[in-house]
Amino acid sequence: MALFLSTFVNKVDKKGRVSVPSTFRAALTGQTFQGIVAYRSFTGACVEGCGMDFMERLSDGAQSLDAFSPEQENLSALIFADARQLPWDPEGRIVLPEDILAHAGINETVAFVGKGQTFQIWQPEAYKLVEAEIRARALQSRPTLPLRPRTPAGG
Amino acid sequence: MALFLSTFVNKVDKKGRVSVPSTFRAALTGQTFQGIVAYRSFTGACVEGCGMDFMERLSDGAQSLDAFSPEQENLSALIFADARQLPWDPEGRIVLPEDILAHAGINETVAFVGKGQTFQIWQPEAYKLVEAEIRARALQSRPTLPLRPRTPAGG
DNA sequence: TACGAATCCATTGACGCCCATGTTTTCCCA
DNA sequence: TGGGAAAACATGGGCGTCAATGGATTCGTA
Repeated sequence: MALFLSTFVNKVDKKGRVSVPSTFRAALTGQTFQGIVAYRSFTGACVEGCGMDFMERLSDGAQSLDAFSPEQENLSALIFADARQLPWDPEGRIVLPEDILAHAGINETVAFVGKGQTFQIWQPEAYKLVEAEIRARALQSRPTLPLRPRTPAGG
Repeated sequence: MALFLSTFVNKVDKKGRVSVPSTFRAALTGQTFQGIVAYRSFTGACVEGCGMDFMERLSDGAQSLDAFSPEQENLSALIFADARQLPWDPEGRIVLPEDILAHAGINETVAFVGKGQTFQIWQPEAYKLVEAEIRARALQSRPTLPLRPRTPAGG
């Protein structure tokens, strides 16, 4: 299972190319489509990114049954409509389309933000602000994370 | 199951490398990723550390949305975004990134503090103070640890 | 032939790997 | 039980490789 961790800030060159972090690429090795899938976020000024396998799971509905309520199912339809396959070149770079750049307000640098099984693409400064806000709120409410006990079979 | 015990203080060399205690490394043998995962603590001037399996469990938990409140979701997202994969070299050393060093106020030496299934990374003097405080408070309140009976199958 | 797109090549700086050293602990055997 | 050998671990430094980046060249197509 692909796992996207950490945050990387990379440059956009004159031709609009950006290096996808090598660890992200490594997480997607072995997939049929050598690249990422990207669609504009509904909730914020950022871009959602994932591998093709994640899209297929959305399509299957296997994972999405409990993850998506009926109205959220409509959203998944929107996701498919907006999603783009962005193959990377031999050096591991992708080209972000115009409307995606605009939606996230990206100029010269891009932040790849790991979200576990998916990731997000931000304008670095914009992400800093959002992160600080979440961090501050987490400090107040002190939520705890439920950890599922490890399955005995997992050994 | 990885189990981190005891406290070790090691040096940081000119290149920023620190030896991970050999017992900690031994606790992580057999994992897919040969190294540790580290992220800045929300609540204190220290760094949380764990193995990749722990992250995967977190990812599994985050997958079932009903198990997570919005705040928990934010929190886990923040962890994934802040988490760094720190592979160790053939000698068992890792390199701590700049912002992590800054967050914990680490200069020349590092304290690895076992926390059971996870561990923490401290500036040694800072940990001494915190430990003394916790110890003093424990003496007052006399807390007890709930012990779950060992499952026979778990062997 | 002209334009956009994709591939190839070249640079640089960080990172990972290798070897060397010292110190402590463990082990073996007298 | 004590001394010496050997292994394990923490530490220091040199060097090669790879990832990120920039630019040039080729390819495809209209």
